[in-house]
Amino acid sequence: MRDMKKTFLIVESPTKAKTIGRFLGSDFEVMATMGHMRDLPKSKMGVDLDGDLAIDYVTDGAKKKTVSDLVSKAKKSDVIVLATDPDREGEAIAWHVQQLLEISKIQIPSTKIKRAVFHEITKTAIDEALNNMGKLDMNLVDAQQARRVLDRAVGYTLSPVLWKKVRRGLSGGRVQSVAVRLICEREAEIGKFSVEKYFMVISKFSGFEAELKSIDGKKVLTTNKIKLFDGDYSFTVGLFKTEKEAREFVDSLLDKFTVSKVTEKDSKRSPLPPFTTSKLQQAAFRVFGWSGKQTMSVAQKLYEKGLITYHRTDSVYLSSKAIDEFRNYIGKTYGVNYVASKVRVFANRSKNAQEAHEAIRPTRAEVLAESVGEAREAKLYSLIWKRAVATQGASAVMKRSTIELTNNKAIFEARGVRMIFDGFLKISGEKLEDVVLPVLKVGEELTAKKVEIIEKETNPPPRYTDASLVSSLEKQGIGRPSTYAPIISTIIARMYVERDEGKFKPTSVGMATNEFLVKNYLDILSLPFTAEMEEDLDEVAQGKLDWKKMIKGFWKGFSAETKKIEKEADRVKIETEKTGEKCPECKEGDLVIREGRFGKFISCSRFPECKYSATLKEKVDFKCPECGADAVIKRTKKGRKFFGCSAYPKCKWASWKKPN
DNA sequence: CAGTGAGCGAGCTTCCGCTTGACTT
Repeated sequence: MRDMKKTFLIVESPTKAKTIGRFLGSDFEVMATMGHMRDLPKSKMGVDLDGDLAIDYVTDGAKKKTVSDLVSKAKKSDVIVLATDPDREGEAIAWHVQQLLEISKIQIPSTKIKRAVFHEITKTAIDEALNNMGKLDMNLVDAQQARRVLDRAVGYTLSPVLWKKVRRGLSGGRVQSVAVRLICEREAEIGKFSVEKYFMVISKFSGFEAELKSIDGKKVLTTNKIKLFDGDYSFTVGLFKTEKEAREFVDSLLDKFTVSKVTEKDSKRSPLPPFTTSKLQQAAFRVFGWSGKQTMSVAQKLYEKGLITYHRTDSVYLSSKAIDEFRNYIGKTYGVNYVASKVRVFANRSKNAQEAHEAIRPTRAEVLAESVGEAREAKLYSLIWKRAVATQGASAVMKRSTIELTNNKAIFEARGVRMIFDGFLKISGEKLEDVVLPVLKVGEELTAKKVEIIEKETNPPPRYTDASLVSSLEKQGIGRPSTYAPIISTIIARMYVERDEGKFKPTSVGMATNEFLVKNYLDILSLPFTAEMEEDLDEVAQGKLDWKKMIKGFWKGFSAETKKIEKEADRVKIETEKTGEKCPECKEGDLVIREGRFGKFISCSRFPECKYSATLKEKVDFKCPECGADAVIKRTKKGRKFFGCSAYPKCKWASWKKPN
């Protein structure tokens, strides 16, 4: 047998390793790093911030086996190809691999360690990458080190300040503290918003209805805009503030409405871009009510089964192979007129997209959701499939019509819509109901069957949901596809915020912490902080700025600020809510609700003089299925809610889900 | 899973981003 040169290819994801292994011959060995192989130590800062910025990288216990695997495989190889993701983190992972090999004294000349970069997992893309190998980009690696060190410095400095000034065990960081701030700011904006009633007028005719638009040229509905912390918010206000005003108007109407204008025009609708991680999480939340965590775990399964491309991505890019396949599929299945006349390409909008991967799409268009066995996987697959394939569908064409009716200086309007050609909507499965208006001529007179007054009110800005929080963070360039779901888990686990019917509300600890951080660390808590950091990192990546200079510049101000705050800032008082009852023990204090390590509990306002405490029983609408006592909501140490029995410890019933 | 809060002051908590399991909590 001929002695072949053995090439060792290193990627990040094991699924990717398997796929690539199938493309390449037996003279290739492919292995996955499973993400980073080394990191800063958990138990200490690990960076000499006041000195030369020397970094103490360590290999986590769980990763030791992967590292020894890496080393033994490298020993048997002639060429080592670092084929980690083509982005900042990927470059750093590759560099760490090289460092680990160097440390373990592998006898491979550095000229035989190469860097290969590909953006899609196809035989052609990989062959091309292997024919165009280069070296590690140390500027990009340094940009990653700067990012890592800055996050460590911020996190491991802020957190101890919070232990001292607010409460033990808390945490702060560039990303999570801004996420909490968004929720706190929104709560304050909702509190400031004054809800106003207004009244609308609708005339009903046979077969259609028309809404009051204007009176004597004055619009009945206007849009008000207010500035929120993370953008503008628009809401609708009506002209009639009382029912009496609306009634007086209705009474002033004449019997006859005159058709004063009829319009009809074509309108087009184009498909949305394919999913990124954030958009997938938002859609799955909207359609199925899934959390980001749930969505990602189902997507992971689909990815491992080879059904979809990688699910952690910020890119809307589709490979030309995929586009061709989608177009062929649409032509074959729905007819050539359903294929978009031109290939649709999409551009990224998010601020610091790294675009190491493709958009999330099915790997094969002909695999339909029906053939995906598991129910939840089939649901998510269907969502992904429709969105991706529909991108190459033709635009939908609709006829939009309006009828304007005049009555004593007041104008009413009816709107209709009729589908002419459903186009991509046939693929995405969206249904648009036609609203058909009767054929009327200008000058025709009509009598209303009924004129209705409808009470409405102005809507305050909405609380964040999983979906809207991730969307806001992404817009600001804060967080990454791999961290959107964990960010939410963290701020809930720290009990800064709680989910209430899918909406986030700050807790008293969350508000107190946020207030403290905004007062003392406004720069880090500001939305542009990350964007500015990214600008500096770009300069580092381009070799225009030394990463140590960048970090030193930041640390100088930040550590001085911190020293001052540690000395001068007062400890924060956490607001408590009164229950309205008196303390049964001392009979003096009021009972209040406090937030402790295990969630809310009842305590005496005179603490520490009086130490009375009791469990706060959050009642729910069903009884304990074992003993019939009230069921209550409880929390695990990690902050996850579960149902338990109010008679605990006499009855030990507990469950994650509502029993049926 | 039966505690929490303050402060005493042992020893401890904490970041973000890359990747999967191992747990059924």
